[in-house]
Amino acid sequence: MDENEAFTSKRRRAPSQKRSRERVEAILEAATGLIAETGSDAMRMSEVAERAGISIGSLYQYFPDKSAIIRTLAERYNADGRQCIESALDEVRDMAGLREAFGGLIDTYYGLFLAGPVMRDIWSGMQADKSLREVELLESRANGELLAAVLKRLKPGADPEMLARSAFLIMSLGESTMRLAISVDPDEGAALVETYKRMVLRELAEI
Amino acid sequence: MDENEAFTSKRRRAPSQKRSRERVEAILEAATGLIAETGSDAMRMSEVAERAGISIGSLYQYFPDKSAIIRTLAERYNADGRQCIESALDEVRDMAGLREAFGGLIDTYYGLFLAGPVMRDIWSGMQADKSLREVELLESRANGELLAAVLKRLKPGADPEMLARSAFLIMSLGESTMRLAISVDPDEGAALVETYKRMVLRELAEI
DNA sequence: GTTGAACATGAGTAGTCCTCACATTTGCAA
DNA sequence: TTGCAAATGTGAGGACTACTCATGTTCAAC
Repeated sequence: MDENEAFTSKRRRAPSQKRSRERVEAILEAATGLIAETGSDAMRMSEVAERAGISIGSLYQYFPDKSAIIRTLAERYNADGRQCIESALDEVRDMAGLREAFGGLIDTYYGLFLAGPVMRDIWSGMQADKSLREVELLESRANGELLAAVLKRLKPGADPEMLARSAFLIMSLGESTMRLAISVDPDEGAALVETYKRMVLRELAEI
Repeated sequence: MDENEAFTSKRRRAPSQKRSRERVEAILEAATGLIAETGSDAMRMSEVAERAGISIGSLYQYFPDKSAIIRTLAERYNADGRQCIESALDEVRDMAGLREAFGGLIDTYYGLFLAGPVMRDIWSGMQADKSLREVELLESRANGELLAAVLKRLKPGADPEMLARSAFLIMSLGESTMRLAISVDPDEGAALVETYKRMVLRELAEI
């Protein structure tokens, strides 16, 4: 989850700190704009460099390859999402609270999804890249663990392994649902998210 | 759903029928082999042509681009899957029958998924290509309609639109679950599919 | 002021999908 | 059978893009 992970392996690291941080930000900002405008697939490394005001060569000093830029952005968005899940879940005290919190959580999360063209683009295309798929998998696991922790507290009798699996699947399918929802028209998308929510709430009740 | 759709728009069509059918088959077979060996991403058009025993130029007479080959393969696999769903569902007479049929269906479908390295590869990378995503969406819709038809028969009182949406989501999330399942270790994958099955059966019961 | 290491540069490399001008084959009328 | 136009096959090369590397520049420390 270290954001500098992107260049720990291959690239020169920790240069004259401040300037390099600025440059990394400039790169990410440029990439964000380009992805919002044209999609990550059509984003060209030369354009990123130009918009960030640096040369291609420098660009490759800060990120080892194109997918590292996208991965860094994905990880930032994921961190936002995780925080939103965490804060929604951590004051849950009973099943009724969980139902309410989860319902609100889905809406908030879906809102994040809808709001960010960059997030939408990255998540739609995510399966293309193995390293991005791994990021997504880890994210679902982390989110699943947050949910599982609450469930264990609320259902001390249940098989913990089963709870963990359900929680993981629920979180992972939540993201699948949102990806599906943004690829159909908005009304249907919203209805699908509601359907997912209903399904999960039923599962949570009877788990 | 016309398999020749791939070249109705751009390419010369309906040549001296027999030979061209053989060539199309040779191309698809070559592509299948290469995808199984190296993955669709690493599959090179030059390799496909070579293995099919034709030149690159000819290859492009039969398929307008690389993604058309993959799409054609995906459509074939989808047709298999749909048939399997159709035959599992069409003799369902009551809810108990549906539960049984659906349970078996998921296992069969997951078996198809596990068995074919080509299918696995194509489905993992599917999100990369917009046209493939559309194929997948249409497929989920078709499968959803098969399920919705049964549900309408069994639950004449329920809101048909809601049934349709649930059915669509169930089918779509089924594919998501299987994609997830094949990207973790086999034991966990199987357990996740079971969890999905349990969730859906509960939903079907109380819908 | 000198030096040398960190950093920046962008023309060039490698590797891909796909095209197109030309060669070959095929169907068929004379 | 033969001639010939249309259908089909060919593969070197075009166009494009992620990424590299030899060369130039900056700058901190002495």
